[in-house]
Amino acid sequence: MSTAEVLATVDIVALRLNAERGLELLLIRRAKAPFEGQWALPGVLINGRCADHGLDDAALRALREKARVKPAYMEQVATVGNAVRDPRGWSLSVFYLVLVAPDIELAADDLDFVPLESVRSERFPLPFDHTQLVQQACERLAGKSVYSALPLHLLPERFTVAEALKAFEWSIGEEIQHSSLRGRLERMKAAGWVEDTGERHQPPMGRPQHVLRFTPQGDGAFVFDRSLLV
Amino acid sequence: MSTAEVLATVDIVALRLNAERGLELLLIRRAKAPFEGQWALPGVLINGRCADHGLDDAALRALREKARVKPAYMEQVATVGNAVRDPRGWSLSVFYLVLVAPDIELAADDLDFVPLESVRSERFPLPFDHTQLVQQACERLAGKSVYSALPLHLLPERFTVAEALKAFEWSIGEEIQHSSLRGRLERMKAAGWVEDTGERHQPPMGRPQHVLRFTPQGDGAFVFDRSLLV
DNA sequence: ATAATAGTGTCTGTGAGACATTATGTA
DNA sequence: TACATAATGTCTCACAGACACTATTAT
Repeated sequence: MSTAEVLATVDIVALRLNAERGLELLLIRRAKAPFEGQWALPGVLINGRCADHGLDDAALRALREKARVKPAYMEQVATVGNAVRDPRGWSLSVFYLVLVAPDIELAADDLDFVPLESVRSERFPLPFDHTQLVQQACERLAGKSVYSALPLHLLPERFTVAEALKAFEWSIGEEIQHSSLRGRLERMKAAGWVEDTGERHQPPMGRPQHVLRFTPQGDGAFVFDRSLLV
Repeated sequence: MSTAEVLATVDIVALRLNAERGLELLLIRRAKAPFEGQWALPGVLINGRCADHGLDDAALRALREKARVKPAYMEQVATVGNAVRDPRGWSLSVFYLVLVAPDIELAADDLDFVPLESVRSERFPLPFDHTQLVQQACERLAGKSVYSALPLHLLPERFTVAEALKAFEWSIGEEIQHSSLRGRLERMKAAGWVEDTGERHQPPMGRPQHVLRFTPQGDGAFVFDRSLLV
């Protein structure tokens, strides 16, 4: 026993939807070594001296104290650990996928959203193995988006079908049939997850859009029994 | 920095299929405090002094050195961490779901397979929060079994449809239509995951059964595009 | 022959894919 | 008017559910 301990962190892969540019990743400028001054995933150390009641609490603390954003959805993705990912030695990271609403304000200039694609393509390199964590989190999002309504958590409470379509397509990385999405939204209406507000929104051109409201019933996403894009 | 460390383990939820009694859970009698002498999940401590290249390696080490069984399938489920799960203080467990073939030999008398139901119903209590870990691992198995061929990893390489049916039903916890399973096996044949050996197996009564061979193509389970039991 | 079990076939319903058609706004 | 976009409808196909029916063995 005695010193059989290891350095552990909780790291956050927080994504936001930008209607034109696609998904964006929240980064924070590191205040301390290692990699001081570089942009990296927000995260916190976990150890007995913090008041976290559990890992989800630690993730919420990271969101509150570091990222300073409110999560619309949060899910533990996985844990990685090895001797080389942190220069300080054997370390371990429990990382979370977090979706935030598109209209959030960033509270400080050590925080920024960058295009997700620039990170995934490694044009924007991240320290540690953070690029891989982002990759895994995105795979989780894409995987779940074909059989659940997870991308709706990227939208404001009131949304249009066109916005939902974009959320799904950016999450999955492929175009999908709008009629399939409409069918799914109809089934969500029947289950009380989505309702038609009756309002209309007028785009620059064309027929006005119905404005829907998304009301998640409990944690987790609405699950369908089939997959898109088979 | 300095002592910002935490106690971390990798724990294994290893399941085996017993044709009559259903799923069984592998337990080990703890050699050291805390809970010395009690039956618990096999696991190992992780820290910089062990030669693990990563968490999956640590899990394989736990299987090799503690459980002494060969995994047919292995998957990280999640990580739990809090101040109360271990009497030594704030601790963290990365736990894995492992499926092993039914013809396993146990190498020592500090190892045993117990009925999974007795653990899930808490008639067989486990130390730490191991009962909850088992619960979560089983939910993962059940969840994936409705849209993948995961339960086939509980079978020997050569198997019959009747055996596969039992593997699915025990994994999911409900009866399923054998004709649905046959359809899925046909599609796996087309994909090269299953082949008909041409052999027959004669049950005590009735028509002889076709003997199939399961040949996983890479890690992970074969995935279908629909769910059973909708 | 009878029982038991394996394997096949039939019918229905759901929902995704693809695409045509209609509806309703702006310029 | 033309054009753009939203919303609806139609047709096909794949596959799960349910269950009937046929096939092949032991007793």
